[in-house]
Amino acid sequence: MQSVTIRDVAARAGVSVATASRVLSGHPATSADSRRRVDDAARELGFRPNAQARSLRKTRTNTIGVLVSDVRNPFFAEIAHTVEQSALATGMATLLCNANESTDQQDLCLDLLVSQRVDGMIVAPQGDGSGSLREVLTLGMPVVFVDRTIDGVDVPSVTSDNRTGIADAARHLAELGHRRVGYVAGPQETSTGRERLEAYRDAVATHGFDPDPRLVHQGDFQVASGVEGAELLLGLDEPPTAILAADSLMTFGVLQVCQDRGVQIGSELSLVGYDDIDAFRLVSPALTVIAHDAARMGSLAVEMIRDVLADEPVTPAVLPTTLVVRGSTGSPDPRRTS
Amino acid sequence: MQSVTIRDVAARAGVSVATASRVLSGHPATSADSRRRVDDAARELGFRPNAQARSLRKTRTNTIGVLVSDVRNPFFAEIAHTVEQSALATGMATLLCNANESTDQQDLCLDLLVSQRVDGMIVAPQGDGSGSLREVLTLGMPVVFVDRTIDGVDVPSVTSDNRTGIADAARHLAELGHRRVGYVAGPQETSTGRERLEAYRDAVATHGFDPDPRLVHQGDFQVASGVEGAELLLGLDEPPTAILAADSLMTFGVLQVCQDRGVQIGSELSLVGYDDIDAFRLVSPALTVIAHDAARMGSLAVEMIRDVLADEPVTPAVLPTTLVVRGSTGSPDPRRTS
DNA sequence: CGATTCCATGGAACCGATTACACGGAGAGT
DNA sequence: ACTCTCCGTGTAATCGGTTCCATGGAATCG
Repeated sequence: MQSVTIRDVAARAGVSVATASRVLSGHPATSADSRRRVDDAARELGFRPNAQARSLRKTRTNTIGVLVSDVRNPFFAEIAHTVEQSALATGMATLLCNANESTDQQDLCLDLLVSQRVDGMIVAPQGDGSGSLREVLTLGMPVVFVDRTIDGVDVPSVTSDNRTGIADAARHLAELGHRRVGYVAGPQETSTGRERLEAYRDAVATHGFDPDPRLVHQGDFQVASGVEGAELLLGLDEPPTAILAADSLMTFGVLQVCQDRGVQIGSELSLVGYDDIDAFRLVSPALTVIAHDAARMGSLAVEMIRDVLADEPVTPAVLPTTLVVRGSTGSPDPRRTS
Repeated sequence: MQSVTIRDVAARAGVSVATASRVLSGHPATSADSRRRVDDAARELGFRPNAQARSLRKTRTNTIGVLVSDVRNPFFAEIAHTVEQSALATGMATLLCNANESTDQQDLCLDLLVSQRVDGMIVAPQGDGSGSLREVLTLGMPVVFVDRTIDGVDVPSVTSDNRTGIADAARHLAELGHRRVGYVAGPQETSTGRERLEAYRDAVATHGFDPDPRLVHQGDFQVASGVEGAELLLGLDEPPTAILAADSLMTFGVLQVCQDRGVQIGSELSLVGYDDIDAFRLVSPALTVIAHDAARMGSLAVEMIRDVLADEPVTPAVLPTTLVVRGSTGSPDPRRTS
């Protein structure tokens, strides 16, 4: 890993390092002659500028940090992907980190990103805004929240309209005649987990659903907790006629249990998932889902962080959710409705 | 984004920068007194070492680059996830990049990683080893290939036994009585795409499958090409009785078409997918798949790059694949077998 | 023709850490 | 008491770029 430095290039081109630097970074005050010679020398030597050295001197690294809660979650994978592509398109690099739905690991990642001196961050946060997150913000680091927010922390964000999503789904179930609707909740350390649960509780009141507290299982946005929730809900002496799950991985868990137990989705049990993932259209019956646009979220977040970095005003965005009705929801099973 | 530097810390602690540096980086030659004072000062000021400056001086960045071909592909998402977790566990940071199945973007990412002076790279490569990849290697950058390799490029790698995977699947189909087996191939710019296609061709010969060239559709490991392939194969005047798809995204595409056309999988058409993804167990019938262990691959790759960095000998690893037989494969539809 | 402007260029300072080297004081050995 | 070691500390060089400032030559203008 011997490196070619700008000094080597300057020497070969027969100019000073200052001139070499100017040519290589596109400074206008350079002669055609030295431009040619420096470019040639750089190409011949295979010169790669050292980004460390460069960003040590400039204050910008031209890199933004992206902190998602789980790359294996297709929703966040999509966000990560769009963010990277949009950033790349505007010449910025991204540093992708994974909080793994753990506040400790979130802190670790934030520390890493600060050390790397990223110009800004796009974060799907969790927790109460204490720990490293608070430090990062008091440091004056430009941050944009994506998908999730933190109460009392004033940071531009692009989120989706969780309440309406759940409300639409609940109304849909109510119209089909459901009264006992199970809910697999997301972690209450996240704004999305909280908002969706509140919306569910509102719906319970609005539509006169059975308020049995055993119908709510507290999950953590991962597959295993969906499995757990489904086991508990289906194991009740009077199981729900419909289940609503608060994210895609937990929906996977519920599906898995239904398949193992041979529960017929759509007829025996109605199921509404969150996030519209390819796979949900392929199971049969296809899943009714609350869809939101991850790609749009990602690209909006990049625009937003660019505006923040350019000191331009930003307005938080709340993207709409749509209920996509497919075969997994139907009238309650008459054998089960009491 | 005003920064607290080590000079500020030293001043507050009443010591020189050298002492401060020594304390903060755990150098043994420090007195208990200055240790306490520097630690206190650093904490009070919220000091964050500038990784740029540090790695400019040391030659190591303590960061490895990870270049996968598509984060949205669950297989690579899993690899990215494990790699990040294993690296983090050993105190190394990761820079995750996405080649998006494009050689140009791969070059862009490699350039970025070199500029960032990562200590080493874990790469799922594509192409013929020209372009930036060649430069990176001649630079002496430690590289480990994961999942894919490049012919004639001698780099330690952890891959899976693609040939056996396809061979097992083909034998399974042959035993069920299939003779017209469609194949949706991966891009021939990747070793996995090539190996799997060759293995399919071998199987055609071995089992006496119909060698009709129209049974092979050249895809690119993305959903859309799976859709395309399925449309073409199912549109043949004499469609295949079974289809084998060379990766999970293309398998999704095939599934989608079957669902749209109302083709009954398992009875009307047998389908074997690649990669064992949660979703494939949930479609009905559950998919017969060629499974390989992405998590193991990721953690092995990290071990391997660590060995390379420590100048220890490494032996390439080839992980086994297993055929997981589920409901999507069955005897050929008698109406279709001529 | 002399004065002024403009521009390409080189020298040197600088970003924020690490570290080689020198130094001074304390403790050990004779 | 004198030397030798050892240890903690400070000064300054260094990593590889960028950029301020001064300079000299050419072009422009009155």
